[in-house]
Formats: sequence, structure tokens, C-alpha cells
Amino acid sequence: MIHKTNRVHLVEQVAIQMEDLIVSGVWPVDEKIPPEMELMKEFDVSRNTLREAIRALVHAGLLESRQGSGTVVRSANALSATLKRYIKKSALLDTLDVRLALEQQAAQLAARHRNETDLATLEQCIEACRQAVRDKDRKKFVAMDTRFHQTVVQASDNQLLIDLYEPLLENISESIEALMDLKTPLKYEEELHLDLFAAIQNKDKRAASVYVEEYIGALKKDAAEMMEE
Amino acid sequence: MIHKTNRVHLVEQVAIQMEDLIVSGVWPVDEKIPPEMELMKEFDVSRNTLREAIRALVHAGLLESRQGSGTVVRSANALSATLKRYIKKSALLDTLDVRLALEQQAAQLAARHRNETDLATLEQCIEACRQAVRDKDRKKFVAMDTRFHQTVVQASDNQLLIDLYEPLLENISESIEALMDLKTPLKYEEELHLDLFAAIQNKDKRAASVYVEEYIGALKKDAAEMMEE
DNA sequence: CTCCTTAAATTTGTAGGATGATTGGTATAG
DNA sequence: CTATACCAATCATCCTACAAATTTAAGGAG
Repeated sequence: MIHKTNRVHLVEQVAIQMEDLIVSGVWPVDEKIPPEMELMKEFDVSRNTLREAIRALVHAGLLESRQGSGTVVRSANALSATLKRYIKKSALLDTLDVRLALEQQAAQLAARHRNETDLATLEQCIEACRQAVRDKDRKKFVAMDTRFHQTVVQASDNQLLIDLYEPLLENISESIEALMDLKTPLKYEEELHLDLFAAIQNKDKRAASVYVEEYIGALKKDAAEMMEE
Repeated sequence: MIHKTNRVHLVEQVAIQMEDLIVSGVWPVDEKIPPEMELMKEFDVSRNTLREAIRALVHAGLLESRQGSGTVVRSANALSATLKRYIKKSALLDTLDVRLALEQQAAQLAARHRNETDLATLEQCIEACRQAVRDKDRKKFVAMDTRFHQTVVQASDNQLLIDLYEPLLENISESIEALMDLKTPLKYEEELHLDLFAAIQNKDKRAASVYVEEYIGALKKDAAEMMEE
């Protein structure tokens, strides 16, 4: 009995094609896709079939339908949306340990693969953080700090690592911000950023790993304290 | 303008309820869910609405519909299926680096949190690997080796880490098996397993981390060689 | 009684139409 | 010009019908 029902149903075919259109950028993020009537003709399927395909991508977080308005592309990354939703249900300390795992490895890879553009971006982020502290602009500081770490991971040149890290960091930033008492003074351990930057610049894997551990360690300590209150 | 379209559509409501039933185990994995006719009455929605909800979970990998037979629960973990599909499109070496990141961190956490049950399972796996080598049973060896590493990660007591690692390891095992020439003699570096076990038993974080790096490093070297051919 | 074939019932897949709800824009009245 | 009322576009939900695949049951041959 070699026979195996390999038939791919219409709905799945349409969903795959639409996913391709999104991932490849033919349907750009934040823009509307054609209305159902047109897509029915385009894919030559019935309204039900088309809607089931759309619904699958909506649930996956790639699309968002708005009654009366249309359907817009929400994300071009299937993993991002699912992971983000999943992380939301996880414990913050668990999430931080995973972040430590990924960023430590990313920093080591970055120490090997970083190019001049990466280094320049990192320096800009550090300077922007410094400026934000001077301006007492907490929002800008968090944004620039986030961008710094994201740049480190991007310099790793490992796409899977990048895609896993991004939703993680986003979630952590939200949690930390929610926990952070606005009265808490904005403190900035600039040395850690500078040390990590130097390690990556000097292609020193070991040092890069150590500094990431220090940074996340401090974050874990802060988070634990904040949650006690 | 505080108003925000917070209306949750019927389809999404049904999908969420069904997802709950799956995750909570009311609808167990590998078993059929009630037919559409019953679910229509149960949720008090039309067939279209119900089917769109089902389709969303099918696409997410939680369900699998078979025409004429019914719909069965395929997985109780929304992340697993998505991640598995995503990893399939990633480069093996990228995947191995992510595995290194996760397993290194997991081993360190395991060195802290491991209990007697974990240690016993690890010892069983090592013994089973040894036996499989004696029997020249490649399939059993891979299965036991996989179980060993999964147990290490499980001992970390970090659910997010566990859920991320599982599909990763599964994919790597498949890739390695596909690459492996069946004529290649079955070699088993037993020392690495024993060393890692000892480190976890002795709660030696540093050593655990080093041995995982050695293990994955050897795997990366093998994979790189195999791909050259 | 057992085994095989065939027919019926069950279940999902696809199609098409109808109506309601929401949104965005347009035209009209002031 | 502004504000209201209206209209068109679009998605949300529901309904019915039939096709395709599978499972189950019935019936007959041995």
C-alpha cells in the first residue's frame, strides 16, 4: 500500500500562493490586498474556498481583515506572529533565559561576521542612547537600546537566529516597560554597551559572550526585583 | 477617540475555543474531533464560520482534515508546527548554531535544576546508545541520542526553551539522517555524553556548557564534510 | 461462518447565492 | 465651508446544494 493521499486541497493551494505573494513582497506590508471578488476570479475558486485561505493567513498573523474596509498585510513573517503570541503566555524569566541563549550565540557569531556597516550602526545606537539619557527621553532610550541589541543579532548573519530573536526582544521590551515604574530614574550602564561593542569589533568571541551574559544578568535581576513589588 | 474596534469575530471566537480544547487535552492528539454537523450545533454557528475556524487551525498545524474520514488533532502545540515548517527552509548550519545556543543554555540550567529522575533518564539513554552501537542498530541509536539531548533540555525546567528546542532537534535529526551515508560506520563518542552527564550531575554549569559546544561543534564539522560530497 | 464485493451512509471539499454590518467616500443642504 | 444623509464597496455570516473520499453495513459466494 504505497498509496498516500497526497492531494493538496484548493484552500491550501490558495493559502500557499498568497503566503508567497506576501513573503516575496508582491503584497507589501501595511497595504491592502485585492478584494475577495477579484481574488475569486484571480485564483478561480469560490468565495468559500478563498475565504478559508484568507482566514488561515489571518489566524497566522500575516493578514488582518477589516469589515467594510478590506484586508491588509500585517506581517511578512509567518514565524514572528506565532512566536509573539506564544511568548506572551510564557514567564518573563523563562523568556529572558532564552534571550540570553540566543543573544550570547549571536554576539559570538557577530564577532566573526560583523562588517563595517554593523559597527557603524552599533556606534550610532550607543551615541543615541547617550543622547536619550541626557534628554531624559525614556521612550527614545528604550527604542535605541532595542535597536542596539537587534543590530548585534543581525550582524550574526544567521537568519533563523534573527527571526527567533526579534519577537522575543519585542515582547521583553513590552514587559519591562510595563513593569518599570515611571518614577524610576533612567540609568544607563554605558560601559556594557561599549564593552560589547569593543569585543565584537576586536572579534573576541569569548568577551562578547561574557558581556552579553552580564547585560542579561542585570536585566534578570531588575525584572525579579520589579516583580516582587 | 478612545474607541477601538474590539469586536472579535465569530470565526476567531470559535478558533480560540477549539484551540483551548486541544491545548487543554479535552480533544487529545491523534483522535478525531466531532464532525462539522455536531460542532455547528455546539458552537451555534453556520458551517462556513465553523469551517473557517477549523481551516485556521489546520493551517497552523493543530488539526488535519481528511475528506470522508474526519478531522484529527495533529499537535497540541501551536508553536511546534509553525517552527518546524519554518526551520525546513533554513540552512542546516544556521539551524545547528541555534541548537548550540539553546542547548548550551539548557545544559547550564539543567545543571542547576536537574532532579534524580532526570539523571536516571540520562543514564538510561547512555546505556541504550551503547547497546544500539553493539547491535549496530543505527535507527535506535539516533532515537536514543535524540532522547538524551531532549532530556537535557527538559531538565532545564524552562518551557519556552523546551518548546523551541523540540522542533529544532527533530529537523536536525532528519537532515543528518538524510545526509548520512548508510555505509558510514556507526561511531559513538561516548565520552561526550558521559562528560556532559557528569557536569550536570555535579551542577557544573561551565563544564556543561563546554561539552555541549564540543558536541555540536563535532556535529557541525560532520555536517559540513557530508555536504561537500 | 468467513471473506470479498457492492451499496449506502458519513464526512469533508467546493460552489454559488443571499443578507447584514461596517467602513469610506460623495453629494446635498445649511 | 461644514455637517448630515446617503450610497457604494467590502467583509461577516448564513443557507443550500452537490461532489469526492472514506467508512460502515449489507449481501452474496465459498
